[in-house]
Amino acid sequence: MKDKNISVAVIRRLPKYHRYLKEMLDNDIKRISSKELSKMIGFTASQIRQDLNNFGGFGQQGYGYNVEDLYNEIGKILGLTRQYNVVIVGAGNLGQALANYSSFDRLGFKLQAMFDVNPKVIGLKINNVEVMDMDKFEQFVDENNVEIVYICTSRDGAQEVADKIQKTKVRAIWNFAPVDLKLKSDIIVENIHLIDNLLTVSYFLKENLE
Amino acid sequence: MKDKNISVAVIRRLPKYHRYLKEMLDNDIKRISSKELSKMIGFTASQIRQDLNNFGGFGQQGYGYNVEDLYNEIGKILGLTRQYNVVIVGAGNLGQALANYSSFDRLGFKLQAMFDVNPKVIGLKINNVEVMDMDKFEQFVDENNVEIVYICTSRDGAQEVADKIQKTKVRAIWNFAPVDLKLKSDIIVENIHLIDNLLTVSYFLKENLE
DNA sequence: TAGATTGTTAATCGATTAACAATC
DNA sequence: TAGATTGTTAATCGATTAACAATC
Repeated sequence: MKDKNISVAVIRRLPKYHRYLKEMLDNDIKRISSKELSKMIGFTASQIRQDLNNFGGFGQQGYGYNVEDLYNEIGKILGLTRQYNVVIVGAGNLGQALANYSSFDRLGFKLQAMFDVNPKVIGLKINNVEVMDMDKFEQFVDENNVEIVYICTSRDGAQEVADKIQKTKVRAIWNFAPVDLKLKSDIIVENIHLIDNLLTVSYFLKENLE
Repeated sequence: MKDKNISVAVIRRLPKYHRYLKEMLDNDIKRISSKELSKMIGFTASQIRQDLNNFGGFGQQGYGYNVEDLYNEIGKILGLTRQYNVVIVGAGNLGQALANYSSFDRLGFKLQAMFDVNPKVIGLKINNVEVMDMDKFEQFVDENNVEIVYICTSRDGAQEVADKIQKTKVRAIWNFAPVDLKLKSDIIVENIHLIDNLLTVSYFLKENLE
């Protein structure tokens, strides 16, 4: 059932729909029209209907969309119907921050271990998860069916981690290091390039003044 | 000299150029053609030339681009010719992680203080920067010409911070809370919605299997 | 000069918006 | 039934790619 030709732009909007629908659900809103949703979320009503129709007719003419159903459907599309085993490489401040996010856990991203090369942090427990020696990385991820690795190392350490990952069954990387990883296999990579994002802030600040 | 109609898509590619040019500079590469750069960075040569020409003719026919010059020009465009005073609100794991990033400092983003409402962290020093009581936020940012605030609070605290910001001279927000801030004034907002990004990972993981 | 490569215009491609018939 | 709102096709808009004259 490979959804044919759904553009990345659409995919990247889905989590936002999911977030707003969750909020409505929490506020006991039962139904929503594309027009009302448009006002809240800031996409055009037309775009909303187009986006959702890529995946099926979730609405009903004259009525709109059932909030709970739509929330669940989008969750399914986003792959939230099962759990994912994850590990974090790099147990510095950022790695520890991610380890402590309960919302990831709640969505099904289950942290199994953390890894580092620094003897000072190896052995620590962060949010009940052990920091292990990087030597044990490859064996651990394969034995524990880890599918996603969050890379929270320095810029220079990241590619080494990526190289190790390529020898395992890990299928996706969430990369926080300010570098584009070179990968041969078809591993999924999502980058959070903080500096890139911060530089757009300074760009807009500068533009604002001129 | 308002650059007319530069699309956001172009702006968001600039930091990546900046990053790759820095790397070349560090490796003593003196010049680069759009064709060679294309191979490295993964944009088409045509797109690279189009992008750069939005801001001026930085290249030379038959030669290509001078790496150092181009790096400096893009730095200027991104507003890296001066310093920015910043504060962090929320001194939890993430706030502390950001406080410790030396690369932000190196680029000119100067951390002046951190703020929190939790008495347990108020008074701490993170990377030589004091965590202050949120009560002092408005006075501090205006007295210290703070232009950017990194919001690292919980989802629920973020809007309150945004409301306070609107009473100050702060001009930009870098928001890490999983919520879209409601702002009246023309404050610049860049969001790092971690969960949104993670959900695209699970989407692609799911797609990969089917 | 000949070769290389830019700057820039034109063509193509894809995404967003508008419009409206279908239908609840 | 009348009104509302979707699903979907067509029109528009904008971004990317191709092509090539200009020129170093």
